[in-house]
Amino acid sequence: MEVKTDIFHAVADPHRRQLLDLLRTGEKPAGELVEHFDLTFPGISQHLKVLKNAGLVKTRRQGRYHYYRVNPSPLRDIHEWITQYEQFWKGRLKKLGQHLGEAE
Amino acid sequence: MEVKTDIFHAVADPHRRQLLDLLRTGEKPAGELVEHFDLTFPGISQHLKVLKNAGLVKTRRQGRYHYYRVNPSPLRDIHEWITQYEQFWKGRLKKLGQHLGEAE
DNA sequence: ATATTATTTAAGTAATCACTTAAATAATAG
DNA sequence: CTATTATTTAAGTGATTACTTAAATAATAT
Repeated sequence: MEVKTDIFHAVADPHRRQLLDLLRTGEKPAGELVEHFDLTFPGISQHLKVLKNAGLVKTRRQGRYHYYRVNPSPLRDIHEWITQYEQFWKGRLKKLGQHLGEAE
Repeated sequence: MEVKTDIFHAVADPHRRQLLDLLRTGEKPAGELVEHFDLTFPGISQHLKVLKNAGLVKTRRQGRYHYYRVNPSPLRDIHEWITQYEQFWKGRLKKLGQHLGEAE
C-alpha cells in the first residue's frame, strides 16, 4: 500500500499524462489503455496506481474489468500555483500590476 | 552541457517550485536564494540549472554575482494542458454539459 | 472443476535523481 | 600578486523511478 502521491510528480511523467488524456473521452478498462502504449500491462498498471494515489483517477469494477475514469480536481492545485505566474505571460505587466489587477 | 529539461519535470520538485516562488518578487543572486533552504550551495546551483534548462529562469551576471530571474512563459504549456481538464472541476457538469456549456 | 481472460502484486534491475563534499572558475578586495 | 567571495562543475552515493518478467488474484466461460 503506497502512500499518497504528490500531484506534481504524478503528472510529471509523459505516459501518465497520456493516460489521463486517453481517459478524457470517457472511462476505459486497463486493457484498452495498454493498447495505446509500447509498455507491458504491469507497466501501465503501475502508472495507473500512481495516478490513483494522487487522486487523479477513480476506478469501477465490473466483472473482471477495472474501469478507470479521470478525476481532474486535484489538478486545481497545479492550476492555482501556475495562475500566480499567469500575469507574466498574459498581461506582460510589470511591477505595478501586482496590487491592482485582481479582478477577472 | 545538459540538454533541454522537460518543463513538467522541472516543476515537479518542491525545492525548484520554491525557487521560482522566491523569484516572483524579483531577481536575486544565487547566494540569497540558498539562504532560504536547508541545502548546500551546489545543491541549489543544480536546481537552478534544471530550471534554466527548462527556460524557467534567466540569468544576468554582475561581477561575481549571478542574478536569477523567473521567466514563466514555459509554464503556459502546463497551463494549457491543464485547461483541457478545467471544465471538470469548474462546472461540475456531467455528461450532458460536455457539448453545451462552453460559455463562462 | 479447469481453463481462459483481465488485472494486480512481487521481485529484480538499470537509469535517473537529489543530494553531498571537493575541486575549479572567476571576479573583487587587500 | 594573494586572499576572499560567489558560484559552478566534478565526482560520488543512496534513494527513487520506470520498466521488466514471473507469480498471484479474481471473475467468466467451458
